[in-house]
Amino acid sequence: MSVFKNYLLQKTSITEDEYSKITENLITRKVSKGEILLRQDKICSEVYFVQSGLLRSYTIDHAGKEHIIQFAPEEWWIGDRNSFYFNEPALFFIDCIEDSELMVLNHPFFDAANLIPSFSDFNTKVLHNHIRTLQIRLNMLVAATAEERYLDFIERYPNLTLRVPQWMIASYLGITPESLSRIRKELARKNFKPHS
Amino acid sequence: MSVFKNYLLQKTSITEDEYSKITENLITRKVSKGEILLRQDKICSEVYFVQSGLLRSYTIDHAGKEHIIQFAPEEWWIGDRNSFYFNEPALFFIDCIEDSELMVLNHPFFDAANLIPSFSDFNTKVLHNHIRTLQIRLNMLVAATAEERYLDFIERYPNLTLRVPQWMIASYLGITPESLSRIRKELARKNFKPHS
DNA sequence: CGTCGAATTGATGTCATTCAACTACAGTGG
DNA sequence: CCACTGTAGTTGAATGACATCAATTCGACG
Repeated sequence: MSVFKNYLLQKTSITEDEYSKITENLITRKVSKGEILLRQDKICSEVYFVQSGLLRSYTIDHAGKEHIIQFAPEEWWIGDRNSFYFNEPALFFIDCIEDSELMVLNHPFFDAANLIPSFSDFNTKVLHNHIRTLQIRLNMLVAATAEERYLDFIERYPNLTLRVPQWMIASYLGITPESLSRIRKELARKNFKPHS
Repeated sequence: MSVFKNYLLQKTSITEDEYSKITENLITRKVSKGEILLRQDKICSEVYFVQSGLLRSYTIDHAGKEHIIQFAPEEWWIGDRNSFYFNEPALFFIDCIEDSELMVLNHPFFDAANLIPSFSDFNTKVLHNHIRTLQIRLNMLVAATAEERYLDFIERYPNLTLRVPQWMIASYLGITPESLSRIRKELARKNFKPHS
């Protein structure tokens, strides 16, 4: 049974029959490290559910610097919902940090699936979850120092702390790799132990 | 006709009959400048549609400093969607910048209204709009300088620039009032003219 | 082993903050 | 009508947090 099927049956009241019906044209895609799935300013025509591996979304500013928006490990959704829904230029890139297997969800899928109330309700829940994630991230960025954001990150995503290179964490936190290195050094000096 | 009714009839395919049915128990609320409508850590049990006036949402950090998240003038929605939907503690405060008149939307309203497909579809659109707003804000915060964020603000919300005190704009931009004052001075020196 | 990117460290620079003083102005009460 | 008060905004000087640049060191992998 696919990770996606297992996920849906567990999280929603969708039946096996309904699942078969809405997913009959669904495809999975294997992508390898470094592969780009969406480019800024292009239309996002697919939303991905990560079955295994790790993806990220990021913007590139006018100075050419990357700023990581989100990480998407197993059982996470990733895609530019804005671009997908409104057919507008994407606000960020999506690429692949580890070799991954994705469930590829396109408009025909959502059109069919949303006819099933239990899926439609679940999708609304996913959207609210997304709003929460963005809101929390926003709050952290405006109200917390770099050190606080780092501590929040390793608490909120302990598994990512191990899988993601430090310079990407720095990019996610909105600081340079050098600054993150110094913050970690300072935390070590203060006798801080992660995961204890 | 209320601003809300006008707005819905214009933006959706809801009929007059449907409108009457779903809004029969709906109330408007007049609130005055300074009134607090939602407190951080409380459950948000109402979403507001602003018929007239101006609201804001903001967090208070551990140092006691305010950080404005959003402004909501006429025909905008405001509320902690996360708290409302998941019954979780609110991530921010909401209060009143100008005397305002609000349409107060609670759970019974949404439960009834979402039975009408054209409303439910519209609500999904509103959620996507909210996601877009948050995403753009996030991108600006991580990828743009204070000056760029200010220029973006006055372009994106020209009417707010006039109605909102400067220290609130600074708070929205994530800087101090002093810094914004200096940025404006510098822009004036560079012969920058707003709204020209 | 040699190479290349990641991470650390040091020296220095920059942008925004902080704190404080001062101006401008609106609202209040004598 | 004028002092009194409080808030917004501006300006200056000192400070602080993080960035930048450059030089090593570390570690994975061919």
